[in-house]
Amino acid sequence: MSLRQEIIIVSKELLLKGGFAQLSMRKIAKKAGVTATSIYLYFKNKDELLLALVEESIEKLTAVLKDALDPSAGPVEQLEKLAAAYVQYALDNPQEYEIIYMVRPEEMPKYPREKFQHVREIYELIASIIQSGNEQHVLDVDDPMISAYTIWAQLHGVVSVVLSRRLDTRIPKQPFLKHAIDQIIHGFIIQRTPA
Amino acid sequence: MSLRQEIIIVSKELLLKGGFAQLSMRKIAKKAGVTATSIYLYFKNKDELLLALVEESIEKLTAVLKDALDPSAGPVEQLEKLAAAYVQYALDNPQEYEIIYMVRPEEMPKYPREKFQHVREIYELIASIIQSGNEQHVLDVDDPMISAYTIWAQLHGVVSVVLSRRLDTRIPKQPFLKHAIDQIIHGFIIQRTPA
DNA sequence: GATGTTTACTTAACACTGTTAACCCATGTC
DNA sequence: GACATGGGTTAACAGTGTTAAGTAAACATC
Repeated sequence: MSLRQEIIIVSKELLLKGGFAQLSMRKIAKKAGVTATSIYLYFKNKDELLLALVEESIEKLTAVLKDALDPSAGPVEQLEKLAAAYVQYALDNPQEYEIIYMVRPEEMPKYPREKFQHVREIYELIASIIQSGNEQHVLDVDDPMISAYTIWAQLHGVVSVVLSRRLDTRIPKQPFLKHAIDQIIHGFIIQRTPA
Repeated sequence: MSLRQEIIIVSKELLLKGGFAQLSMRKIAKKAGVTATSIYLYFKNKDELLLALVEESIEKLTAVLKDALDPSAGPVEQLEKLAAAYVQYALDNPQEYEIIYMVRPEEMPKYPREKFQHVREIYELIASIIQSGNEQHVLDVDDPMISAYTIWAQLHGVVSVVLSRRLDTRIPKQPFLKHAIDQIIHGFIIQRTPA
């Protein structure tokens, strides 16, 4: 296996184990059986290494969502399944999920947009489902892309509150998430389809 | 003015100016005309200094929200106003907003819960509005506290996506936010009041 | 008024961090 | 054999959070 790949794997392990604060170039290098400076042979700097991790996490999330896709289901059901899969991924891989939102595009030099291409794929996926909902007259949405981003943002908010332990201890996670997903999807539907 | 207060002010200035990454104990100290070690006379460590900043930001946000409160308005309208005020605060004070969600309670030693008390105040505020909506039969919500957290989480998600520049450049901020708030509040209402 | 005590701060240092420049050495090429 | 090159190293710089020890001025007590 290439050292580059080894570095990425080791970084992920350290990230999952000790959290973000514990992730240093020297520790990564040591665990990979190599010197810190060697990392710079494969990554311009720490940010670019993190970006590679982000990239992988995004790809994995994308894969999970695509897997959750069920073309035979109706648009609403598909949105529900996507949302559930999204939340599940986040809960199963908290650190991996977090790094997606940790590094921000604006701080990335040069190639931010291209690398975040996979995210756009997801948006377009959601938008296309909404669009087909429009066509089947199950939904009536002005701008599917805006709605896709809105759903996504809301989901992220809900997940983020849970992951960062900001939920009141008296409120159990699962019911909260179920309630939230319900609200996001159905609120979204009914709003634009006046009863 | 006390050095403790001076440190907090200077820290905020540096935070607003150079962002989170630029904030170091030595830089804070220098700007305050003092040595780095002096900070430790007033704060146990950097985390506790950050916590103090978080605290201040939360208080400010709480004040803004309480200001936006209009008891004469109906429950739904009140929720709309709160949401708008929340988003506005976040857009006006991005860095200050971010530090609220940057430091996480679990990583804080000892007194996390008490210090985050102000946040709970907000939740209870929202919950009480929802409750009065229930009583006026404008809303029909099972658990106002859960719904309060859900609204809050969704708002945070939407704001966070905008602040972290993750919104597609083709989508203008303001319409997106307006759309999102609309969806959060109305979706929330209609879901529990079957037409 | 000399003595001790407290308060508010500094100096020096430790163990880290990301990052760069210079070097080394085995391999393949002419 | 001379030479370049890929894949690593060592040494170092500047900066980080943090701690232990020291200092100097203000205050308290006899």
